[in-house]
Amino acid sequence: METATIAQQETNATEKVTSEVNEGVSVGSLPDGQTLQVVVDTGGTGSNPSDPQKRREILSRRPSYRKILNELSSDVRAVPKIEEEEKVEEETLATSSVATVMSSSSIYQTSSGQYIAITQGGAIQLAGPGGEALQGVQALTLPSPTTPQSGATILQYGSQPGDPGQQLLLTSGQVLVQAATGDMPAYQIRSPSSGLPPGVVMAASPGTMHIPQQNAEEATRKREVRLMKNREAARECRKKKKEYVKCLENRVAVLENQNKTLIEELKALKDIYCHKSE
DNA sequence: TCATAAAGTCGTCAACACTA
DNA sequence: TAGTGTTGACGACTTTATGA
Repeated sequence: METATIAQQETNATEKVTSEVNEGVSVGSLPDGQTLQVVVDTGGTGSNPSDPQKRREILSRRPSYRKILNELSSDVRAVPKIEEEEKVEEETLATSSVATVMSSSSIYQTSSGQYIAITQGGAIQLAGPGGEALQGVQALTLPSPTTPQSGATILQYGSQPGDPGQQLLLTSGQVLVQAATGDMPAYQIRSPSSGLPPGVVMAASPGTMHIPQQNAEEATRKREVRLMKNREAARECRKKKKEYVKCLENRVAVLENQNKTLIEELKALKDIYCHKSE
């Protein structure tokens, strides 16, 4: 298949390595001793075990892309390690959103790990679990006399940059609570007098629900958190996989160049040797 | 311009790896 | 050992390419 894309080639290669590992031809090894296996498609159907146990045995898991890429990057300076990249990102965040949080007077954490910071000036800032500011959310503080209460804040949010979206008016002391996660996140406005300890915001107030309902909601909430985390993890994993493939392609290019140079060098040396012996 | 196939993207599930 | 992270697999959906 000549028109196959890189992604497909990679997927096919992965499938071949995992499903036909027993027939694999070892052609090289990675720095930590892992064997790199390349299987040539001979057109055969290959073994496709229906037994899940057997299949699982064959599907021996590779080390994570992070590990492999870091191994590969250890001798290629041009390619930054993933951890280093993350560190850079963290540092970038530290100079932006986190600095605001540190100077804020109230910090609340939602059940999904997101942070809501209300600054001294009454501005609200939403940040994800990693400290990243939530996309499309911006806060405006209205200290003018038109504001019903001093320190009231308009929270403006939209799904797209530039999207006017909707606005919420928060009076002083009120907090925004994420009540649902997923594709359609929902937020509730609560007052601190609802019995919640400062700095911690729970999704539901105790004693307001029957126990089974509470358990069901707790289970639902846990599931939503899990799904949200997994969604994010899948995104991250795919990103790493792309980087990994890109890194391998770079490596191939470098090695091909080296190979070419060495062949030319050998040829030149042979010429010199032949001339001398004549 | 439309229909179709191929490729790409995303969310979810499940299984394994890792860690406290 | 429970909780959490990672990643292959799968299906649904979207985007792109191509031929009629």
